Amino acid sequence: MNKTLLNGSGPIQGLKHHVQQRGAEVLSSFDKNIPPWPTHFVVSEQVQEPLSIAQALGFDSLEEMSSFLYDHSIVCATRRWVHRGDRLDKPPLEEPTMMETYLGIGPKRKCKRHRTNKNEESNDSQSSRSNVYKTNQSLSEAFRTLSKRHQEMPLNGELDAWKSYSFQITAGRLLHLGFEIRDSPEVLRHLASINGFGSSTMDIITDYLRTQQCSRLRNLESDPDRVAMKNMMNIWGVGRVRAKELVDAGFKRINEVRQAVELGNLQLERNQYIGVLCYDDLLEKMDRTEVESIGKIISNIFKMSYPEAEVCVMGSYRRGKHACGDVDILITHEDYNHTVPPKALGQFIDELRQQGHIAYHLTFISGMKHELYETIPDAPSHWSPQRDKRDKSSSSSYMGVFKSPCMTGKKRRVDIKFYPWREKAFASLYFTGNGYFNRSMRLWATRKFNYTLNDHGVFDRGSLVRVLDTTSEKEIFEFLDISWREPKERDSFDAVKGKKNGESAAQLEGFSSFTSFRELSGKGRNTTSGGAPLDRPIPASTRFLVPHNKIPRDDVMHNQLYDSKALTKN
DNA sequence: CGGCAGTACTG
DNA sequence: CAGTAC
DNA sequence: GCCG
Repeated sequence: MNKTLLNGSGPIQGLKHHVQQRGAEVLSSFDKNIPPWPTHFVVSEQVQEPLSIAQALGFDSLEEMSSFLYDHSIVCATRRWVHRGDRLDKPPLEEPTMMETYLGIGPKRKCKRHRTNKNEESNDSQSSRSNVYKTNQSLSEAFRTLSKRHQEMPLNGELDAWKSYSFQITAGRLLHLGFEIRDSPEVLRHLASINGFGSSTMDIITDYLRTQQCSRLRNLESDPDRVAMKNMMNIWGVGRVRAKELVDAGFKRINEVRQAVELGNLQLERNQYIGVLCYDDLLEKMDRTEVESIGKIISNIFKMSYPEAEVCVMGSYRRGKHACGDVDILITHEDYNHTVPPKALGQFIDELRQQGHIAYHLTFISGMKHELYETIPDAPSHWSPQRDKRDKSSSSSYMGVFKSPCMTGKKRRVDIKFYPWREKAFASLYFTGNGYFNRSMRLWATRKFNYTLNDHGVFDRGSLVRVLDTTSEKEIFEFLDISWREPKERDSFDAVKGKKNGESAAQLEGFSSFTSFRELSGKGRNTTSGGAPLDRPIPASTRFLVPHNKIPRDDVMHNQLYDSKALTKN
């Protein structure tokens, strides 16, 4: 029998009747982690924003929903189609609706795990072999959700953060197992012998195999305190500690916070107040086209002062996500090779603000005018004057809240950074993410070579010498002996794989940092990798070959060490 | 038991 | 410094 | 959470 989920709150009784008369079952709720799943989704033609469907169903992105629908052969149909069709046992035939085209979830169109399996995957042992073990997939989903829940609703200090971290890695490993998990002693015994599957993880897995659901997940999500934590942490600028305080003080929902703030019973910091003002908007994700619009605005305006600048959208947009939580902009300029004009970004931000694009600033950077930073409409008065601090900071990194050019009134998070040209590959690597990919790559660099990788470069941990000079991301991968990953593939901890034997950073966890340091500090990278020899020429000017944070502030900021043109002011 | 990435900004 | 964010 |  077919199962249909009627999604939405409109007048659905007639439709429900219609569906039932044709012998289908109507589901009242849907949980992507818990079967049974429907065979059809029915959505209203009214829906303008496909993303809202995905979000209503508990997906993080259109892409996630899309692949879920594909994986489970679920048809997404409109009411009109359902009314027209005599039966529900087959998908819409022709003229895919706006919804289906837009979402890419029509009956055809299957983007095989959205990977570009072109060439170059030949040396990649497993990751492209997207196995189709459904059990493993469901389990992986469960662990991913588990991970997310521990991160967004922690109750036990940092413990939850590390559980989240661990579950995330487990989710990735489950997908790449070479066998399907079954509830049999042999399989379970084998699984438990694999690195990374400890006793807790095994408990969760067996629980899931027997009950088809994850009780830990249920417990997390039904814990009122955790739910309250989640609501509080959704305020930008409120983290684990502040959220706990708020929850302990009795706050459970954003409106209670709003009310208390208005009554003067609750004092928040400036940025947290902005977080409250924009609470709902900042939880929403944007369509790619909107990210592009914002990127264009920023690019155009910046290039009025610096026509030669490169302005790129990074972050989840660059990774190809269909829904992006913020806009991440990286600016570089070939004329500014190892420093950038300190005030350039700040002045540009002022320009943006004066043109009415920026609603609020979340950081103050050099070059910005103070009054513009101050302006928060309707702000309680307690954070007014004490400005005038870092008029220096060569900080080239700005965070703010942008007014959506697409939907009037909506606010969007925007990050803009201006990096020296010679650091552009490292910066773009970092700002493209995702977070787990970055951590994995950095862990790898440390464990394997005793290097520090950050957004400014790669450095030897002992000497703090810059050991790689390049403006190409590919060369960073090569230098570290890591298989190249397109941005859209940089989606997990274990997307980082050694070039030679495909070992992962997670596997290197076996190296205690102590051991690896002893091993490596003497002999350099030849010891473990057989990769490029250490004796690559180290550029002469050691002055600039130390990590950014070790450079005396003076060097960076006061000396006007611009590479060529001196500050051609705007 | 400590480590799990590495950094910048705020107050 | 702790807290938050990327 | 897991690992050494």
